[in-house]
Amino acid sequence: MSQMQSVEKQLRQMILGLEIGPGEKLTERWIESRFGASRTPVRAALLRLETEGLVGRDGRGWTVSPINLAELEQIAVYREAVEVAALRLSCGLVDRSAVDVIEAMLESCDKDTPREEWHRVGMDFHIELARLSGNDFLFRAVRDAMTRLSRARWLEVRNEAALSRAWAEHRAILAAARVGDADEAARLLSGHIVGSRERLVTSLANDRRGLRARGFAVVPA
Amino acid sequence: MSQMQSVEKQLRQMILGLEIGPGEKLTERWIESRFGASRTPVRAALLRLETEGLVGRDGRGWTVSPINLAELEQIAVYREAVEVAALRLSCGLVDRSAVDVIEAMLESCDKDTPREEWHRVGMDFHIELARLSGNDFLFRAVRDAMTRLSRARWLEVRNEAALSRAWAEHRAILAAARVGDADEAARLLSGHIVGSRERLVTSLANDRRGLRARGFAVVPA
DNA sequence: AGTACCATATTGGTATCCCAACTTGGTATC
DNA sequence: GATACCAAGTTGGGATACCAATATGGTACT
Repeated sequence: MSQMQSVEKQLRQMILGLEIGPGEKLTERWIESRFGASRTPVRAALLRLETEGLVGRDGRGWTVSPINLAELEQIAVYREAVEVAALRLSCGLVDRSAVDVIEAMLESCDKDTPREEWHRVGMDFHIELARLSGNDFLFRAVRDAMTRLSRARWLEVRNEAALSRAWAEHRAILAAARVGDADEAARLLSGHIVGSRERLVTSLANDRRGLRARGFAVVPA
Repeated sequence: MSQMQSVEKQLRQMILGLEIGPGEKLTERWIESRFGASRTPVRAALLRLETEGLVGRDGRGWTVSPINLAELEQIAVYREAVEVAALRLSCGLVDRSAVDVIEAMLESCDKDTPREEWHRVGMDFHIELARLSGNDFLFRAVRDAMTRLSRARWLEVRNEAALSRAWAEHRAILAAARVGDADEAARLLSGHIVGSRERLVTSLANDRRGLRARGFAVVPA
C-alpha cells in the first residue's frame, strides 16, 4: 500500500474514532511526524479527506470538520432520496437473496457485542442495502453519507433503546424487501431515516454543552 | 488563485471540452510542461479531478475517463432520485420566485446562440433547480452528475430536435413548480431524465464507431 | 526473420528544500 | 496599562531531487 493510502486510512480512522476531535486544527507537519510520512503523501491524503468532508480548510490551514447539526439534517434528506431509490431498485430484482446476508449481519450483534461493532453494523446495513441495488452512484452516495454521519452516530450509540428500535426497523425493512413490497419498504425506510435524524439531532443539541467541554466543536442547526 | 486551482480548472476545461479525448493517457510531466506548473500542484489537481470521475488510474498512470454507457445509465437513475427529491423540496417553498430566474436563463437561448451556450444552459437548468431546494447535498450531487454527463451531452447537442424538445420539457417542469404542483413537476422531471437518457445512450451507441475513430474511448453498456 | 534479453528512458511515489504569508510573543512607546 | 510595532518562528504552497518500477528500443543470437 502506498504511503498516501496508508496516511489517508489512518487519519480517517483517527478522525472517525474521535481520536482527533471535531474542530481541531491540523498541520501537515504534525501529520507528517505522527505517521512517519513526508508531506507529499500527507497533502494527498488531506486532499482526499477534504472531498469526503472529514477535513476542511480554515483560512490557509486544515481543520477536522466540526459536527454540524444543520448538515446532519440536510444529509438525512439526501439519504432518504438515495436510499429509497436504491431500495426500490432492489425490490425489483428477481434475486433478492442477498437480503438474507444483510439480515445475518444484523443478527450477528447481541448483548455481548462491543459498541464499535453495533456502530459499524448499523452503518453497513444501509451501505450494503444500497449496494444491493447494483447502482454504483447510489451506493457511493449512501456510503459517503454514512461516513459523514459516522461521528455523530458514534456519540449516540450509548443509547440502548435507540439501538434496539433501529434494529427492529431494519428487520422490518428487510422483511418488506424480501417479499418485494417496494412501497412498504420505502415507507418504512423513510420513517426510519426521519426518525433517526430527529433523535440524533435532538440528542446532540442537548449534549452540545458537554461535547464542547470535551473539545468537540458542534455547530448548531 | 493558487496554481493547483488554476491547473485543476484548465485541465477540467480541456477534458470537458474534449481537447483531451476520453481514454487518453496523461502524464504528470506533460501536464506540468503544458501549464507551466510543477508537479506538486499538478498532482493535487489530478487527485481532485479523480474524485470528480474525470480522470482515473490506469495501473500506475493516469487516464482521462472514457465515455461509459453503462455509467451513463446508472447516473440517470441517480439523477432521477436526487433531482426529483430536490424539486419536491423546492415545490414546498413559500418563495418560489427563483423559478423565474431559471426560466429567464432558458429564454436567453435563441437560434443565434452558440452551441456551447445551449450546452451550458441545459446543464445549469438542472443544477440551479437543485440549488433552489436549499439542500447542499442534493445540489452537489446534481452538479457532480451533470459534470460527469457533460462530455456525453456535448457529443449530442448537434441535435436540434432534441434541444427544442428538452427546452419544452424544461419549461413544463418550471410551470408545474411555479404553482407548487410537486407531483406533476416530479412526474415531468422523471420523464425528462428517462427520455434524455434513452436518446443519449442510443445515439452514442450508434455513433460509437465514429467516436472511436476520432480517438474517443467509449465503453459499451 | 523471430525472439530473448539487456541498457536506457520515462513514470509515478516520495523526500526535501525554499519562499511568502501569517502567527506569535515580546518590547518600546505613550 | 494599553497599544503600536517588530522579530522570530511556523505554516501551507510550490519546486526540485531522487528512487524504484515499468516501458521502450535496440541488439545479439538462433
